[in-house]
Amino acid sequence: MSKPHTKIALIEAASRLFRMRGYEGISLNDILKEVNIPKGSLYHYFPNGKEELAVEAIHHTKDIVLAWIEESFEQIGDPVQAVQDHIRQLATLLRDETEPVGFPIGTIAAEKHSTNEPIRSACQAAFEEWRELYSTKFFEAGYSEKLAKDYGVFILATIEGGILLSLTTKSEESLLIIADQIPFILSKREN
Amino acid sequence: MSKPHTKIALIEAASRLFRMRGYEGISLNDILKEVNIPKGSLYHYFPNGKEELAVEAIHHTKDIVLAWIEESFEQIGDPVQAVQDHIRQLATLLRDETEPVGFPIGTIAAEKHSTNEPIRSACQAAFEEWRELYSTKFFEAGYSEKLAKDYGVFILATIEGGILLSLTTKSEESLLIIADQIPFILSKREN
DNA sequence: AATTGATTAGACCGATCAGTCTAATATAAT
DNA sequence: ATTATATTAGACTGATCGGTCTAATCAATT
Repeated sequence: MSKPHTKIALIEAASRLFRMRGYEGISLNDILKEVNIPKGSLYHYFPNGKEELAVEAIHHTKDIVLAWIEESFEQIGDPVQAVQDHIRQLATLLRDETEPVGFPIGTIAAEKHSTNEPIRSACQAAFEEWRELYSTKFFEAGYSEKLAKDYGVFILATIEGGILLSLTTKSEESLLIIADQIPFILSKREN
Repeated sequence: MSKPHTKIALIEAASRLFRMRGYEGISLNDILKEVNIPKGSLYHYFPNGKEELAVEAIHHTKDIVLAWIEESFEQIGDPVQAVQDHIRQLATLLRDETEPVGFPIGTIAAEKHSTNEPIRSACQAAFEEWRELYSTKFFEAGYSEKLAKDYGVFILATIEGGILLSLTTKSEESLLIIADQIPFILSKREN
């Protein structure tokens, strides 16, 4: 029946490569070489070429990160501590060899937000899902709806920026400092 | 004597274009067309080509942003309010037509941190100078040295992430939410 | 005026890009 | 077995990339 193993392999490779070097930094040949597949197959599964593959890769990356955030919240009840733990994990996983985190959606979002609407939209959807997960967890823990939403945005922004700083400085320090600050910052006030 | 007006124009155009579309998203011809200058002039002033121009453009962008942050701190004494004001200004200037802020250093940093050391290093220097300015202002306002440093990192990360979110969602909302949160977050504690 | 170096000018180069095309081959359905 | 469809295969294309090169021209000095 369905053995689109090739398609899945392409999406996974694209997800990983785009995460590390962005959209313009990775060529279709880079991806094909990684999966050892001819160009005909790529255009068979993705008739719209690089853009279509990128959109699916972004969805895939979004799902990976979403499940990974979920995991932190499931293992640690308190959402503040869960976020803190999650950032610390991120710091150590940034340069992981098997499944490097890279800048999950950030590089592509930064590159293409103004020039490729389908990609921008896919990145926006990813950010919104992540933010919504944070917000939901804070709301469930008793934070007001407004505060839960705002904290979601704040956490997401801080993490994205922290990743960028850590990658650029080649050091975990920025993310670890941010993790340390988290409990002082996410207080359960009302406004 | 010295009339490298051409060189300055190249740096300014490169700074603006790289800010908007990143390193790989802008070709040398894009820059030359913008300044209306032949390729020979570019390679006369920048023998090492695109990379060298990019490094100088990053320095230029760094200086612009640095002066602009300074301005906020000079106009508003309280550093917390200065940061808040500065983020709100940023929100409105993001898509400015004459001097668009774009993602000042972020896109290039995200793209090239792992593949081009001179560019990565220039981006790191920019981030560090901005962070140091924030930290200095907080320290001068009576925050402990450690807290001032950590707040500098935190503010910088949050702003970078906030820009990315606002650009991707094509909305000022993320940055404005972050600005609203700032006064609750930057308390003058000791640790 | 002559000389010299700085700058402008843009044609040109090889490499690489995303994407196209045709044919071969594998797989499934009848 | 035959047909039809899905998939593989990779040579090829036109465009564009960063970068090179040589010649023309401008500006300053003598």
